Amino acid sequence: MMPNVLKPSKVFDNVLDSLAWCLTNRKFIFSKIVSKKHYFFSSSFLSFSTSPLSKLSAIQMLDNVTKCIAFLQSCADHKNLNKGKQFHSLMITYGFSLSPPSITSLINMYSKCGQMGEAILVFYDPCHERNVFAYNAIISGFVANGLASKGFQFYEKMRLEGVMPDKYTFPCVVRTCCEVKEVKKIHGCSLKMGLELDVFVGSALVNTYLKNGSMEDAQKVFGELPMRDVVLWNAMINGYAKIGCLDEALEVFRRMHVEGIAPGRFTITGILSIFASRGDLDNGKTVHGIVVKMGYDSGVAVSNALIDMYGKCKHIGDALIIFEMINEKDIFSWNSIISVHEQCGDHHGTLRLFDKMLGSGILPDLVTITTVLPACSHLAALMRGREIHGYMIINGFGKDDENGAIDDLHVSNAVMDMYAKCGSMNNALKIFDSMSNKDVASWNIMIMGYGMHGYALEALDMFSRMCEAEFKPDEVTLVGVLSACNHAGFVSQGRLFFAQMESTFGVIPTIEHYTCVIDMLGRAGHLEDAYEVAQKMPIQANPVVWRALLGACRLHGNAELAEVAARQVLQLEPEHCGSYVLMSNVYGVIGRYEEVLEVRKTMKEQNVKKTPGCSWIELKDGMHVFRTGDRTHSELNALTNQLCDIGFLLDEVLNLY
DNA sequence: GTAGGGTTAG
Repeated sequence: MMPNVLKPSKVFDNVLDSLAWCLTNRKFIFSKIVSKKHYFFSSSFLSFSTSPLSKLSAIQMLDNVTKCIAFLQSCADHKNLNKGKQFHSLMITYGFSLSPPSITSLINMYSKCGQMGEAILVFYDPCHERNVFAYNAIISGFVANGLASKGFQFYEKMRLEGVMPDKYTFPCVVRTCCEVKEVKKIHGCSLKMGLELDVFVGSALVNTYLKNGSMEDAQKVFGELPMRDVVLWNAMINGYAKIGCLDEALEVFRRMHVEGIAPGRFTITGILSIFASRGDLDNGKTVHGIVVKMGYDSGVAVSNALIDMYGKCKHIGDALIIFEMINEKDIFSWNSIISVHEQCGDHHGTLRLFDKMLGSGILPDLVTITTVLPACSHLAALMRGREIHGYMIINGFGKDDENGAIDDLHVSNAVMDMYAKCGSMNNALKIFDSMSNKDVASWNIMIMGYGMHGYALEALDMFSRMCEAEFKPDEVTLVGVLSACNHAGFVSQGRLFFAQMESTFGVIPTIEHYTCVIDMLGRAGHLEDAYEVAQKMPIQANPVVWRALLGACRLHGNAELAEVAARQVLQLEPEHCGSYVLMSNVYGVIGRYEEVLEVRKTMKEQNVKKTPGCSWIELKDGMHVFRTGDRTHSELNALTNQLCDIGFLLDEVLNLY
């Protein structure tokens, strides 16, 4: 029988696409068509799925409800809305749209294609009664399309209409719960109906209990289930992993292994995410070995999880190899490899890959945007950032009102941060003011941004507005406030904030706060005070603190204290060039040139190389980078001439005074 | 005819 179907008719010979489709869906063809002996149907079905609809093929297709259902299932599986819609209208024309199974399949097809509006229209069609199948299909559609509360509404409606839920209903309804007590209510209903021991209901319960933080309830359900399949084990493992109970997750994995259940692809991705968040390369590699052995390396989701694991373990090269090997890269693949670059600090790489992604025809989503924007922030690449913001506006990213204001908090924060870090505080403020919801991070971004660009008054004003709005400042807020005071030279105010940190704001100072204060005091010339803070602080001073003090000593020409600080830095971080440079500059400022040479000599002996200073500017044609002593820029002469002109101009202006 | 578990960002 089978060879006939695989090599049957003209359809396969003439339409290559049909053949490809047939091969990838062999299982479907065998189970749904061969077993039902619809040989004739198989060929007309394939021609229908690839060519425009003809009246003849429609009549051939529509002589049987089973065929209609099979076709709609296929449209649902392939998310082929056009064919599904065409077929729906044919079903209406030829009177095949009213049988209950057809209704269920139509709702299912529209749900799977993300068209809940159409699904509801079918559901509410007055010509038929709404049975449990139709309810299950519409509830599952809402849940799958991220409209959980709507799904729950339909469950309530179902109960009101007296339609009894069944074992298909509960797994979907459970997923709409956002609190343990809601889960318990549904769990109770399933108990009453004697469905609590169903493994589908059980795994949904385990998943939702864990998601809402009730490990006891999840364990109880898991323990009582008479039959445990791989999906249930995965629900336990991934549920624990998601809430950060990594040890528990691994323990369940171990038990699964002991009980002889083989891990599936879903198990593997979950386990990989655990080793990724731990940065555990050894175990991650072991899992990679298992992946290859089991032949799971052909699956895109497993590859994506491997990319993430290698990336989080800082093995960017291995992540790239896996990425390149994926034949059909999906949005997860791109987002993963982009985030790997961003996490490793390769911001140029992040933007390069983003361009490549756009070129490959995959459209970015909110995750892509929130990964790429920080790269623009780090590089102060305002134009790229604006482009991305523009792209978001045009494509309606994260917005949900007619004014186009972004409604996703994290995304608005990311856009705002990009503008703030790139120095465009006006635009950052526009976003900030347009936000209907703000969190501490939103305020922090504005405070930091103002402080960073020297607008200390605006930063402090933001801070007081934040307190008035009853947001509780956190560590980041106070770093922002202190650094604003630092850059503006508001020493007494800075001291006051620092003194009040614990008592008024409930924030225990970290090394960053101490560094800020020491830097602030030092810059203002209060060198002894700065040194005192560094000595008395309860945390051990790090090289950053000592370098701040060293910098202050250079500024104010205090060689004695500079030597103390330098000794500390050199002890903690002998290979860092900055301290040597600072020290030699200190000697330079106070005219002790022999010591300058001495420090330079030590640097040479210790083989310490100075990292060249680097600055860059982004223009229409791309990024222009300049390093100290670098003469490679293509328009160097023009630039030098321009600089000379500016120099002359300045001299003339100065001469006027 | 309709169900449960996964990978990316902050």
